[in-house]
Amino acid sequence: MSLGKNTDGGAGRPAPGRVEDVRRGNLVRILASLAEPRTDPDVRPTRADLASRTGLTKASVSSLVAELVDAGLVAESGAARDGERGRPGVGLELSTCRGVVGMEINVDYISAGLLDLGGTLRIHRTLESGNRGKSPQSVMALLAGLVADVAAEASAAGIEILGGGLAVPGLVDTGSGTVSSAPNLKWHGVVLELHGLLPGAPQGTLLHNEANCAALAELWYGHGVDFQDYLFVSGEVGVGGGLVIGSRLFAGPRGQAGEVGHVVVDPSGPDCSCGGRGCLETFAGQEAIFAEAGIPDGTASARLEQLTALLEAGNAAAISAVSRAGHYLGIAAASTARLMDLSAVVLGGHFTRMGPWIAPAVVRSLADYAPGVVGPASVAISELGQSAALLGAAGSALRSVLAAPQGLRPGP
Amino acid sequence: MSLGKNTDGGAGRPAPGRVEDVRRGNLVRILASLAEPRTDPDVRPTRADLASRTGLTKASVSSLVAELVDAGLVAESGAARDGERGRPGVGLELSTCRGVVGMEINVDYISAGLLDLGGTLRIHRTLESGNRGKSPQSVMALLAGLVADVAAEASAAGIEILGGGLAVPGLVDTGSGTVSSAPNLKWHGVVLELHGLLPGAPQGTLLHNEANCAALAELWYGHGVDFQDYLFVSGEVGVGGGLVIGSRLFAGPRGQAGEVGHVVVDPSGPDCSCGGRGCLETFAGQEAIFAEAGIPDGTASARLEQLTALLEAGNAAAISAVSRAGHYLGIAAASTARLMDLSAVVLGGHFTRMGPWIAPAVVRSLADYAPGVVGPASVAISELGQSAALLGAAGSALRSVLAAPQGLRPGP
DNA sequence: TGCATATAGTTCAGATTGAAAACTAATTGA
DNA sequence: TCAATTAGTTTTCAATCTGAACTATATGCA
Repeated sequence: MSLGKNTDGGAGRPAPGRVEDVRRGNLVRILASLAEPRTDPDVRPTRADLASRTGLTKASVSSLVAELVDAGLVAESGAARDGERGRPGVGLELSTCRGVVGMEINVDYISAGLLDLGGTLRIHRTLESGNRGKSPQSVMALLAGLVADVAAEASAAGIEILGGGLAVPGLVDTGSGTVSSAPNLKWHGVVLELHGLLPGAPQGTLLHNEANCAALAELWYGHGVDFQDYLFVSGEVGVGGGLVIGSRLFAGPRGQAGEVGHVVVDPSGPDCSCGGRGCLETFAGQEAIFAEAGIPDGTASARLEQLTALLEAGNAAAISAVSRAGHYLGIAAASTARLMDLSAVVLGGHFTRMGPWIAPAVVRSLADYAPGVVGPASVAISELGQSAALLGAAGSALRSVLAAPQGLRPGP
Repeated sequence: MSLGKNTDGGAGRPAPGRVEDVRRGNLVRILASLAEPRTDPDVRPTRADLASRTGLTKASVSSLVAELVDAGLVAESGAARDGERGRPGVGLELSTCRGVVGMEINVDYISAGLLDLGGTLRIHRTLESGNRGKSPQSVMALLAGLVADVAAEASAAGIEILGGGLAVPGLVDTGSGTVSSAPNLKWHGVVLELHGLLPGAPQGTLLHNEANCAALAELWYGHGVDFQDYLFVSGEVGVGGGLVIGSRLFAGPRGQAGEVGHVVVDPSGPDCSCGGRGCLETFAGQEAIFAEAGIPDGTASARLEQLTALLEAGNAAAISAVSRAGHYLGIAAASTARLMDLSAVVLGGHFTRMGPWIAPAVVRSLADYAPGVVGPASVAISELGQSAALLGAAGSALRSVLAAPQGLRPGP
């Protein structure tokens, strides 16, 4: 799965044109089935399980699995004992000797991590770095170093890297690897040199929007078990967002959907940095909340600590500031829910720190402005920490590998 | 293509891949290729043309076309002369002896029409009928009569009916044929008896939302040539909407997306009939515009005539009322464009009558609230008349037949 | 008129693929 | 020890597309 522009929307027609295409489709089905979360992580599916799940015959599954094992994407993992009668099956799993790299460039730090095909985060490195206004070249050099460390460690662990994904806080064009606009980094129209990050990885590195990645991480590793359709709102310096519809990211025709921070919540509101007026970001962005709460200038993380402390101490100004942000957030969410037929909202980024104070305001506002559409139980706080975007970027690369297993030669 | 809920987004995991599926996919490709608009309507594609368009071999195309001709979906239409050397090919077209029925129930009228597979509207009947508050049974009985007339005429013309679509102004559940909520008809939770409308039609009748149908009609028969992604806003008694992304309808996870009439455009605005507050509909619905323009009570169409007359006479109150509606419409469109990465807006329904007065206000508002996102050239007025919803409902049924040609026995 | 050339469409052998059924393998339980 | 049961493999077969050879029908020039 790519995070790129989505244009198909539904009954797309990946219809096979040739007999050989059927096989690729079925290989992907097997991989998808193996990637599904297991109720008991110790019990792995057998060929017979896969046959009944996919509807293919045992004979076909045997042949398909043999090909995937040869390609190094799938591994047998000993007998899958079931205590029942009959010959025990052989457990199968996605290879833990292949993986993808997730990367993130944010305002205050960069990070990189390795996810194996089974979906386990095997390595995770973060480096504090004030990237605001720093040149893209220097930040990319730092990142390349961090990734090289991760790659070396992966190599030592016998894991081959197949591809990667990089999340940045801004509008991106995935196809060309361009950051069109990242106001918080002060990058505009920057073409990133993604090619050198993962030398030798057959699938290369794709560039993604940070909020979209976090929304996907939420889907795969967070509240995705509860909701198939939701608006993810990421509080960072600005307010980012991601739309998940039918357990898939809705990226829009040019890959720039989800900009909930620039939904107009009050037409007579203050001017916004985007050139518009009354955008959600002018009410729920960090600057707006800190100013309203009376928190003096400083680094973002220090100010956030102060805000949290004030909230916990029951400070009225802080609570009012956060409630106000929640109120407007609820308005934007109400509009989004009506427009896109969504039924849940997940709050992420710095909003997680304000969870107990902001969520009730969001719920109230939703009840006022879109009664009956998003109930209180459908406003959730993300439980993924700072690694959300990295997980999403890596997960996206992982699904991309599993959805297009062609061109992979046999490996370890 | 169905207008139902869209949830998969593309890489869905339908039925296991069998060798036979390849053929169905290729049959659909041939049909889709034949359904594409032709530059010169008199020049029909030949088998050789189809082979080069689809990438299939001539041999495969011959076999596939033979099957479609046997099924009565495709017809040969004489020699396709090209004046060039070589054996002339045989022109192919979608059969004009098969068709689908489009139907609409609206506040003031009902209508039904027949679209042949080639996309030509062959029959079109409208019946004035004040349906507001009338019982669903009696309206459906009227419609059934109108449809029977259309079916009789179709039969006389030798056209076999394969399926149909019914558009109603309200939230619907396509799967169960339920009108969940149609405030302007005063219908709520009504299950329509769709089965009896088209006896013998193999694909049956599907229920759709009127604004979504109009948005699709715009795509297939209107501004779809200019825009692949747009917000369609339909002014009726309320304000409906449809979202087209990548030349496909975005219907949302439960088929209820596009409710732009209930986007919040002013959090301190008036209460809305939906239970919310400050919705676009409270500023741009018919009642709001008529009240603001000082037009006395009366039938909707009479009041609309008065408004148009006042606008044409340069009446300040009328112009101001319409500008105000356009202002708020632009705000909702700005939010939608940012959220969903859209780049165009098409105005339909009664807004078409106000076109010259409302469009500039929408453009101004978009420039104020989402600068650089939707330019003046991307705000368009629909040129389809009252038949838009009917065309969309029929077109949807047509595409549904072409996308799932299985189960059709040979015909005339 | 006749023949070279060009294009359309058909026929047939060959390759790929999954389904179905028969078969082999490994385990439980009486 | 052996019947019952479940896992996985082998074999045969039908569906489908490709590619190449072939037939059909036109133009254009001598």
